[in-house]
Amino acid sequence: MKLKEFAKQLGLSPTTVSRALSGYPEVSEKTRKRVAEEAVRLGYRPNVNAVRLVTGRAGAIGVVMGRNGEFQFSEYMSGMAERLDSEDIDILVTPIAEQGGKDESQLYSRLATSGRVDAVIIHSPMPKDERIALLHRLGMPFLVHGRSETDVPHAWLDIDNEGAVRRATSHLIDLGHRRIAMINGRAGLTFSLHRDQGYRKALEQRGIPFDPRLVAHGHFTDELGFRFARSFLEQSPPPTAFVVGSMMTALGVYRAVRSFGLVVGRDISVIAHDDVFPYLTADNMVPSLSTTRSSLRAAGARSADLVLQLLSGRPATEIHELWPVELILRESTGPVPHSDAIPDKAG
Amino acid sequence: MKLKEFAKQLGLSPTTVSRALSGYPEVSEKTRKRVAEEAVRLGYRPNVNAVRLVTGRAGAIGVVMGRNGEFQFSEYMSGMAERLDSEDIDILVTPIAEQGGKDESQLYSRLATSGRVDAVIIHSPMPKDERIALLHRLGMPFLVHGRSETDVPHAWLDIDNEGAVRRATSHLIDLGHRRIAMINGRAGLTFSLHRDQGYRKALEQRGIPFDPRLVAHGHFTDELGFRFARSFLEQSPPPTAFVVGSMMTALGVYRAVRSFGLVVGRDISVIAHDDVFPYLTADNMVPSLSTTRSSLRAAGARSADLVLQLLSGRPATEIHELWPVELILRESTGPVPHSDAIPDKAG
DNA sequence: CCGAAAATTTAAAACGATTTGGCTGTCTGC
DNA sequence: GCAGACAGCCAAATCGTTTTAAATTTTCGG
Repeated sequence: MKLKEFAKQLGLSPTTVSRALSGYPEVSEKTRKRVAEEAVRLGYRPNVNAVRLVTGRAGAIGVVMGRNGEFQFSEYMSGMAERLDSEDIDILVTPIAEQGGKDESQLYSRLATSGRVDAVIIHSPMPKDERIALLHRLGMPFLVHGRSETDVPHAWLDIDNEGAVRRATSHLIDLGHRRIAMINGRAGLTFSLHRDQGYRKALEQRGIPFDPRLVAHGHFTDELGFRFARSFLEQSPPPTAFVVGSMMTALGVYRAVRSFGLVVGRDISVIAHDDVFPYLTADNMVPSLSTTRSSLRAAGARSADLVLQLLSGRPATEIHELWPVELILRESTGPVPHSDAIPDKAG
Repeated sequence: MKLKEFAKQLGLSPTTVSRALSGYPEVSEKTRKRVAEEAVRLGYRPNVNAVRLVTGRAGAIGVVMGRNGEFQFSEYMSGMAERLDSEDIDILVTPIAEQGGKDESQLYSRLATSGRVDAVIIHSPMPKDERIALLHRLGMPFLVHGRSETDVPHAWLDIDNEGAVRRATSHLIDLGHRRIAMINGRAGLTFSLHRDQGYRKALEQRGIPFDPRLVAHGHFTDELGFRFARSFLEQSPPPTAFVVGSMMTALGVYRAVRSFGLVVGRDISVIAHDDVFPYLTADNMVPSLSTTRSSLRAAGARSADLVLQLLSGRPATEIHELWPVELILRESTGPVPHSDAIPDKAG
């Protein structure tokens, strides 16, 4: 059913019908209501592509999926969908092809100039992220999920990674731990940096010297968690606590601790960051895992919301949101075992 | 840059330019080459939305993401992207909103009639899947990732779940196991059914009676793996081997086995199905996990390919692909411990 | 060289909506 | 009773392509 035909059946002009459906004020309330009802009854819905052509809008938000099919994406997108459900806006996923080899920024500029999306969401930004400059230059609206230090104005939504890790580390210090290892995300990413800073600040505040041998960076995989944890535990003296970047990594850490005949929560304390996935929960681990928690799904929903605001004209410079992170203590954290306790110089 | 302008610069008509770029035969090779080169040089690219309007194509394939933000989606979509990279086709993700409550089939019919996608991919089908009938009725091309028993003709790509589990179970029987537990996917889904069948056939072939108390169904989460495995191990006599539906579930099983003071690979054998994720690999588990393996990424790539064939006219009834599954033996499987060995009546 | 057939190229008509600018009739204030 | 404001509706232009049908040019056998 086309607009023309539908309008004729109503005895109205296409103009009036179009306006009625779009909620323009130039149409009487009575007419608007009638049009809306008939549209449902007769099943008229504007052709998306015609609308897109004439309005110049794409009706979609672009999301670029990282190189390794990162497992958290589904959760974030579910959140986006929650918010976008009522709007007439799609989520367009552009995964970076594994073998592609093509320059990543080329992918972004192609996406931006393709006219397929009205806005883009950037993930895992770096302090100096060229994607931000690129999209700004191209005039494509975008939201950064995370933060960057660039001068280019940009909208962002981030969680307080620095604060989260600072509190986690402080808590471990409160429990008497002095050698605390940290398994962080990939080096160079802003959130990894912030977490590093949180870790160092906590140590500093308590006068504990920073030991670079206790910090590792890498992808959030079970395997790296295992390897890093093992190599830390081989040091002498070994750390008595771990601050870990993800649930998947924590799995590897648990495994490594066990492989040394040690017990998590008694010999070794662990706090991990939890993005809240339905298929892997901190409460169910044995022992249950203390976490810094922030829902990725909620972030997705709010991201969609902020992008909509951006598209309706709110200036990017106004859109900055920093979410606090909960620290949830469970069984994986406990006081430092006595034999390992090192006198606290500051105490 | 618009077509009209671009054509003028070349001294050609819009028609010729359009045809040259679309590779129609009515244009001389010389002209085609010149047009292609100039298009790159001057940066001309057809407006997507205009093309979509006039051709009636959406230029996108729809994927509906399950209710729980299933973690495997990213991997599958990465595969799709690999294939779609060269084509001018997008991936449109429609996650089912958590709270939405709306009828799922309504979501599909909205997607199908929205004109936003040229084809849809259906995941986790059931033997009688109403989505299949629905899309067929609506005339929307679709590919089923998995299989269904419906009479409605449909294209599908599936892995040999039945054969995979049959071989896995047979292998465990060869090792002397007689009480073999099975943690399967959600009840009612075709792939779960096929796996059940594979399991029962393997038992049947060796004259081992089927015990329904050794089979469980549910989401592929770490938690359910743990709970099911524990409840199995509490039976007497307990099973000596597990066939497990996913890597995430296997994590829970390992945990449960340990919680009983038992050792995987010695006291309890485990074989799990592995969809091959970069962040959780069977080789790195301790002990390394024997798996039935099939790359979800490869399935994604092939799915995209098949959808393209579908769109270019190949009849859906011709498109049926059943992939074999590898059985890879690692350390998690071993002979049944002597004390538990039960005489094989068939032997 | 001619004329028909083949090879190129083109003008103009879609595709299905939104939106600009204009038109009609009713209401308001004086 | 009238000018002006205003509410409500409409005709036609527009978005940027593809494609149909027709026109032009080239090729080639006789």
